[in-house]
Amino acid sequence: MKTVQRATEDVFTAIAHPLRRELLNLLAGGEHTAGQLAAPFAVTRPAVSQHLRVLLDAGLVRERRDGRERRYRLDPDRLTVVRDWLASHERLWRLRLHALGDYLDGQEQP
Amino acid sequence: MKTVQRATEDVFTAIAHPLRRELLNLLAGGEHTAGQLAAPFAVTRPAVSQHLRVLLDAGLVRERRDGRERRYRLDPDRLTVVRDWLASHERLWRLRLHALGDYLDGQEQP
DNA sequence: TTGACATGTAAGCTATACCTTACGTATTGT
DNA sequence: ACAATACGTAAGGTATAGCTTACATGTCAA
Repeated sequence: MKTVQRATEDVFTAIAHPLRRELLNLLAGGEHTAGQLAAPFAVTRPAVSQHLRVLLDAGLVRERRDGRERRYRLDPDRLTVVRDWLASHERLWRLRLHALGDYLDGQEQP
Repeated sequence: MKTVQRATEDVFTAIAHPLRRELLNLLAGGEHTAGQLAAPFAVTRPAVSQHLRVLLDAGLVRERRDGRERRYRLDPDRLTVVRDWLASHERLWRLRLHALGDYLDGQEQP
C-alpha cells in the first residue's frame, strides 16, 4: 500500500495555480516589488501576497526587504523537481516507444 | 487587469496531486486496468477512479474498454504544455543570467 | 512627529478538492 | 438464468484553497 502525502511546499502545487505561474513569468523578467506584482491582476493585493507566500514556501521565489518595499526574485533551482520528473517520464516513454519499435521491426521482417 | 481562469482539464492541476503523478508513473510502464492501478494505493478504488477521470479530462491518459475491464494508457502529448512552460522559463532565466554575466564582465574590466 | 505609503497578517466566507460508502451497469463464467 | 467480477457514478462529509475586508507593522517624507 503506497501512502502518498502532500506538502505545502510542494512545487507542483505551487505551479498549479495560473496566477502563480503568471507571477513566475513576471519574475522571470527580473526583480519586482510586491506592488508591481499585484498591479496587473484583478484580485486584491493581499491575495497576491498570499500567492507569493506559497511560492516562497515552495522555494521558487526569494524575498529581499528594501526599505518599505519587498523585492521578489525568481529562484529557479527548485524547478528542477519538475524538469526531472518530466525527464524521467520522457525517458520511460522513450523506452516504451523503442520496445514497440523493436516489436514492430520484428513483425515486419519475420 | 489580467483575469486568470482555471480549467478542470488543466494539465498543471492534473499533475499537482502526488497520487495522480504516481498513476502516471505506473502508466509509463504500459497499459493497465483500473484495478491494477488502484491496487497499490491506500485509498479506495473509487478514489482512484476519480483521479483517473481528472487525468482523462486533462488529456494525459486514454481509456480503452475491453470486456468488463477498462485499460488505461498514457498519452504524453499534453505533457508538452508543461515542458514548453518550463523551457520558456529556462530560456528567460538564461537570458537574465547572460545579462548579469555581461554586466559583471563590464565591471571586471572597466 | 505625523501622516502617507508599502506591505504582510488575521479573520471569516465560499467554493471545491478529495475522500468515503452505497449503488448502478455491463460483462463473464457456471 | 444467476452469481460473481470489474468497473463508474452518486451522494455526502470534511478539509482546505483562495478570495475578501479589516488591521498591524515598519518606513519614508514634510
